[in-house]
This record gives sequence, C-alpha cells and structure tokens, in this order.
Amino acid sequence: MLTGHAMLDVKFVRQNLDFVRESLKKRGQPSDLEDFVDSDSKRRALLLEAEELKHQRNIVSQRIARMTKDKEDASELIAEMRTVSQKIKALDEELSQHEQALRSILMGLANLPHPSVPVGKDSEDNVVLRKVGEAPSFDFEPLPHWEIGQDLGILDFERAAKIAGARFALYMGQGARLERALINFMLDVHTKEHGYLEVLPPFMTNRNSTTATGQLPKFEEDLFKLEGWDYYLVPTAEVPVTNIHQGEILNEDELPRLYAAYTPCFRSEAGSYGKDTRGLIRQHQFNKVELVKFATPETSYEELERLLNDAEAILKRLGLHYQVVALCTGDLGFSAAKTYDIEVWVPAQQKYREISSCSNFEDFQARRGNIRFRRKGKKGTELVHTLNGSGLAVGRTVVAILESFQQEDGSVIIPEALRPYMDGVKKISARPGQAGTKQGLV
RNA sequence: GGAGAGAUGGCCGAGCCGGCUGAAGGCGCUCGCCUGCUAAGCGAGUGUAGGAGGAAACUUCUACCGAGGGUUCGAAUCCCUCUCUCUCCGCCA
Repeated sequence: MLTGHAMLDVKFVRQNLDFVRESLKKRGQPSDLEDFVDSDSKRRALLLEAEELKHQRNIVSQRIARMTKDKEDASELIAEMRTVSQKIKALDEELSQHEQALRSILMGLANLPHPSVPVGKDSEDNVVLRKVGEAPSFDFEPLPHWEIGQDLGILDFERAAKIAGARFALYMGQGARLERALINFMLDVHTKEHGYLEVLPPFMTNRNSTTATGQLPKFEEDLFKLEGWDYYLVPTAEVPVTNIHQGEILNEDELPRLYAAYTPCFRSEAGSYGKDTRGLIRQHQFNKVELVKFATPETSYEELERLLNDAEAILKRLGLHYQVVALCTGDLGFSAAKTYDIEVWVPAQQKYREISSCSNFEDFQARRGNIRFRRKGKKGTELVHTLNGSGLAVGRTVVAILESFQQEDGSVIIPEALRPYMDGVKKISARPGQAGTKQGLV
C-alpha cells in the first residue's frame, strides 16, 4: 500500500503530468517524471495480477474449509493453493520494490506552488508587498548588536564558544531577561488576543514525525541527530506541533485549530560557513515562538493572511520597522505552496533580514502525516491543510531591538510593550560590577 | 534495571482451543418518523486505503484488528522481533 507517505497525491500526479512538470519547472526543479510513470504503471500491473491470485486463494480456501468440515479430501486443492501462495509471495515482493521506488520519487517532488505565487528564479525575484514603520535614523554611527550586547554585558559570544563552540550564544542578566520577556510577550499576544492554544512540545522528534513535515529525507544534513537514537533535535516547533494530529481524523467543526509553541530550534547550518558568523543572526540554537494551523482547504488561504497579520502584530507593537515579501516560485521551500517572509530592518547591516516565514503547505504535510478531517454529513475523509509561521524568531527580534533602539551612550531603550515583562525596566544600560554579584541584586 | 498485563472501528468493548468476523454489543454520528419546545422514544444507515469498471450515483476485488517478519491451503486469532501503554518492585528526582 501507498498510504500516508506520498507527498503529492499519486492520483493527481498521474492525471496531471503536464501540470506537475510545469509547476516543478517554475520552482527551478524540473523533472520529466518518466521514472514516476514507469514505476506507477508497473506497480498497477503487478497489483492487478497479485490481487486476482489473492481472490482465487480466498475462494478456494473457503471451499477447503467446507470440504474439511464435510470430511472430504481436499489435499489436491491444498497442494494447488500452495503453489498459488508462492506465486503471490513472489509478486508481492516485486510489487513492494516498485512501491518503494514510487514512494521515493514522490518524496523527492516539491510541493506545487499556488497560482498566486510570483514566478521567479531566486530571492531576487521575490516581491515586496509592503513596508511598515520607519527605519530608525541615528545621529551617530549605529553599532552592530554583538558590540552593543557585549558592551552592556548581556551577550557573551566568547564564553559561549568555550562552552559549546561557534554559533552559540550566552545571554546574561538583562539579556537573558529580554529573551525571556519576548517569549512571554509573544505567547501572551497570540494566546490571549489571536486565539492560539499554547503548547509545549518535545524538543526532539522521531524519524517518522520529522519525515511527515518534510525535513526528512531531503534535508537530513540540516538537522542534529542524536547518536544511537531515533531522535532529531527540532529545527523548528513546526515539526512536533504539526505532528500533534499525525494519523488523526478531525471533525470539520474542530477546524481551524490554532497552536502557538515556544521551543528552542537546533540547526546544523551546514553549507552556511562564513555567513553571519558574528552575532545572533545565525545560531545552532535559537528560540522561536511558532504558530501552527490546521484548516479546511477552502479557508487555508484566509488563514494564511491572518497568520501573517498575527506575526506582524508583534513587530508593530515593538515598534520595529519591517517589510513583507511574497516568495517567488524559485525561492519557495520544499513543502510550501505559498510563503510570505517578514523581514525586519537591521540598522547596522542596513538590510532587511528574515524574522518570520509564514507558509501554507496545503495538503502536502497532511498527506505525509496522514492528517485528515471528516465533513459533517459526508462520507469519507479529506486531508487538512497545514500552515505555520514564526511569531517570531526571538533571537533576531533581540537583534532588531538592540540595534534599532540603541542610544549614543550605548544603552538600549526597551519598547513599551515589553516593559511589563521586564519588571518595568525602560532601558538597559551598562552598570559595571552588576552582573552576577551581590551588589547587582540591590 | 527486575516481574507481570495489555494494544481491536470516531469512542467504549467482545472475539483470541485458526475457516461467511470488516469484525457482536453499546455509545456517538447521519437521515427519516414521533412529541407544543427541550429531553426521551422508534426505524434505517454509518471504517480506511488501494485497484478494476462507470460520465456519475455506484458496483466489484484486495489489504488493514499497535508495527514488521514467520507458520498455514487459510490468521484479529498460533510463533518471533520491535514500539507504545498500564501495574508492582528497585533506583533517581
């Protein structure tokens, strides 16, 4: 059987070969699908043959049962069926080879872009939809956040390197407090105002779950794997949270379901050597509040817009300048049908950097994870649509805050919305001798 | 870590000395009837996936009783391995 682990729908691909080819080409991942057609047709031919034999076996077995009951001699039929069973076994083996081939072909095919996604080659072709707020202006040379953080004694990359290595951060004092404040702030806004249910999931997931959301098998090198265990450290809460409903059949009236989860995220960042080597932008471990939705197909694109708004709300309240970008076909992630990125302004770099990525996966993940729903009064099941988006990446939010609200004297103003989460602290400034000493507690 | 018990349909729960059991019974759900509303009651229906046929409603076949193997003409039922859950003992928080 081929249930549950395809990505695109086998039937759909079979019946829309040209469309699929065209879509994959737009993504810059062309495939002639010849191997698909080949495996698929072989598989069906073998299936037919095997099922006919099984039918025969079932009927004759019943006859044997009756004969045995009536004390008749069935040894001839039994001998006959013995060879039939052997034949079935051989066919089943051949069949499973083709099914495996077909599955791995399907697993390698990326999701089809939604018609509204701009066609393009790479990130150059992404479309900026809007810019919100204004970039802060400075009458002094703004410092990069790592310098601000180190000067304030709230970020320590040298000791982090000693403890773990490159691409790790050690937050101290008000830095650690700021990170925690942001997590709480984000969770509160999403759960109390946007209607999400807070969840705290496992930070490791097994192979099956990691495959369902699309991180495996294609992106294994991006993940941290626990040696000797079937566990992967989560690269995003998307993995454990989307798998909450793995294998379930939900009721239509339970949809949409909205979840908000804080987790640390672990990424190997293989292949990004030399990029963003300083500071908090690219870490092996970072914190994120993730928003995940399960929706019906007819509402999933409305839900995507709402998800985007929910993520933007955080930046607005913090008073950070950002832009919203629609990813083009060539820049779309493997599993996504449509993605908006939110990019926050990073003053020291004079650049917008991704701080959230909001995607509709349609039924792509649901098919792998076998997440379905039943419509009221209708027979059968349908796959749900899954969506997720960062709301937001916490470390990068710290970057934006430190750099955007830095003062000439090296202090940093805390956005008003965050102060309740910081014991009313309005500003982080350097106070020599404070960190970790008894005087600091006064 | 040691000893035991279990895993069945949306849910609960029979079957488990092998053969009309895709699976009794109950709950839930859907449709219809009945009652002034609600509740109760009565009747019918109600798993998933894949294949073949059909424009379609649908028909038919195959598979599925935690997962994967094995025995057998035939397995939810017997055997092996694994996973998970529960109980008791020990250990650690």
